[in-house]
Amino acid sequence: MEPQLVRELEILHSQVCHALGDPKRLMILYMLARQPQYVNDIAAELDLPQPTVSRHLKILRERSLVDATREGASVLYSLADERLIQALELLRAILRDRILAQAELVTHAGPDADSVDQPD
Amino acid sequence: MEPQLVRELEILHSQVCHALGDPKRLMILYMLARQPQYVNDIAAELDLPQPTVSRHLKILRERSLVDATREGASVLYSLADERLIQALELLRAILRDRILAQAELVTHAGPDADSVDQPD
DNA sequence: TTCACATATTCGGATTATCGAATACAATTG
DNA sequence: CAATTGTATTCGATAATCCGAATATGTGAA
Repeated sequence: MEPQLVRELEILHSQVCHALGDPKRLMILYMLARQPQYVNDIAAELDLPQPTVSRHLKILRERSLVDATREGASVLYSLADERLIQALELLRAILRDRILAQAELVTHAGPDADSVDQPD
Repeated sequence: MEPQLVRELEILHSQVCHALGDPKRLMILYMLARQPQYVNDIAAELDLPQPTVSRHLKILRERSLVDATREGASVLYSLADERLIQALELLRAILRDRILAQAELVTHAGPDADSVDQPD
């Protein structure tokens, strides 16, 4: 593999993918995709302590995945790039199809004596 | 935020996004996007110990992001869903535009006495 | 300046991820 | 069966991540 692509993927990971590696950050991004929000509103909506939200926002901000604009004493955060949500929607579609495919397997093959079928 | 979407994003994270949270896994996925590969070939190409590659492949396999088919003593791995690369390409585009925008800032504003400009 | 509110940061501590080395397992050959 | 090749797993140590609590910073109003 070309060292050039290797380096680029390392940057892609540290600058973008790594930021998606936390469920709370995913939720924050989805919230901001709907409309810009203030820190306290995000914290209230997701039922998280404000410092936790600020820490996650910092990580997203440092990678330019969200924009922050001060409005008086508050700071309004917004999604920096719509394509971020497009990418996440692609991943959601993959997940959905995967779950559907597994459900088909169960439906068509049917539970038999050998395959245990206990939920969780 | 609806508990339903919250739950779905948690699954999206644990099943997909989390798997993208390692640079070596990104490289493996990009290698497999070009063509299916055997474990040892991946290890050689990325200059990684074989157990390390197997461990990462297991993580990808458990999430159905790659397919594994045994061929004699070898196991051929392939990308399970092209949309995974589509999503990564979207993220790469975001990263590229972000870097370009920052370069523009430097070019147009020009380095001045206040803004230090040391590489790395 | 002092207060009140909104946001950001720091600091342990607990959890989790990753690694290399050694080893175990699987498949083919003789 | 033993030997060889390819792949998978286990193990202990290191390192990274995340959290809550406390605290610091920033802004506007009185």
